[in-house]
Amino acid sequence: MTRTAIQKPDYEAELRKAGVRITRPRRIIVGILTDTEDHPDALEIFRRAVAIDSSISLSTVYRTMKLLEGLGAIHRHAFEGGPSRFEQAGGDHHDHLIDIETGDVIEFKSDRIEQLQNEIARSLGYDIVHHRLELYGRKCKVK
Amino acid sequence: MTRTAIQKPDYEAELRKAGVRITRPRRIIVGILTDTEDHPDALEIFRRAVAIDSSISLSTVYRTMKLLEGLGAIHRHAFEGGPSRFEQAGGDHHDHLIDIETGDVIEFKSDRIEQLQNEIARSLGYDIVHHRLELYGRKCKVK
DNA sequence: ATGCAATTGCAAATCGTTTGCAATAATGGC
DNA sequence: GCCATTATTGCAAACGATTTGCAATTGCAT
Ligand SMILES: [Mn+2]
Ligand SMILES: [Mn+2]
Ligand SMILES: [Zn+2]
Ligand SMILES: [Zn+2]
Repeated sequence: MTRTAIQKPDYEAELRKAGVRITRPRRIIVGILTDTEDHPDALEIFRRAVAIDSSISLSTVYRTMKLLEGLGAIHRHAFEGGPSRFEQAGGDHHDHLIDIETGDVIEFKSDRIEQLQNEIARSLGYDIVHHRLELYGRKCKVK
Repeated sequence: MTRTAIQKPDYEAELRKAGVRITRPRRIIVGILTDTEDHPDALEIFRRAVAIDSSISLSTVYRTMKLLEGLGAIHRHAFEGGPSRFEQAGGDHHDHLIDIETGDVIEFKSDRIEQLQNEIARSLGYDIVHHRLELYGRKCKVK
């Protein structure tokens, strides 16, 4: 779900198209986002960025995440408790199961649920703009 | 969903059972919770409480919400953007549709979705401890 | 290369929420 | 009912995540 060759986004092109400058901090941050398997938070992105260029500031990470979110290039998730976590947009839609023991995030997708959501909203007189489905659970012994 | 005669919780009994003192602030706050139709946040509960007893503090509202949440007497919702909002527990489980224009919260329930969630978690080797399903939408013209 | 606006790093501000502490009030035993 | 013991309170100060003002730096169009 996270990794599929075709949909790997060209952030630089997206930035250029948005008419913003392609700076060194931005290049580094989108680089990190591009080859990230997980759902890192701002601080984690900052850590990885500093490892590449120690002059990058946390403010810039936050500003860049907000910029990319505005462009629709990344998604922000506010999982229970912790800070916002991010992932690149462009993949197909999916929802998340969070392991409450480890914090691991597992992606899943259910067309059936998506469809039911639409039916429910519709029956209430609404169009869904976006939604959030998060399952919090722990590994069970019986498979 | 919110209002059904039988399940109106007796907070005072719950507090007593938990072995905590039944104080004036707590009595006022649970009173507010008891006859509340909506999903107020701490500040709103504080406002309503102050209208009854101006000496109540916001800290006490927060402390009491945390206490009741720990007892399982209320649920905390972290809808997008805003502060935590609360509602009494004890009713039957339901999820929420948030009107992104007005902030209105509409409750709904889908046994089908609940069941699918369980199947998904199970198939991933997990037991669901709790979950969060929020639809964000706007009123649509065609009904 | 030059100039100007966009972007940065830094520190300080913000927001919702939590916490330390001394004062107050609820409860159980008399 | 009255006390003593503690839990609870109000207040102000701390908190963690995120945002912002500002002066210094940088990208990029000319
Ligand atoms: Mn994901
Ligand atoms: Mn509800
Ligand atoms: Zn979904
Ligand atoms: Zn549900």
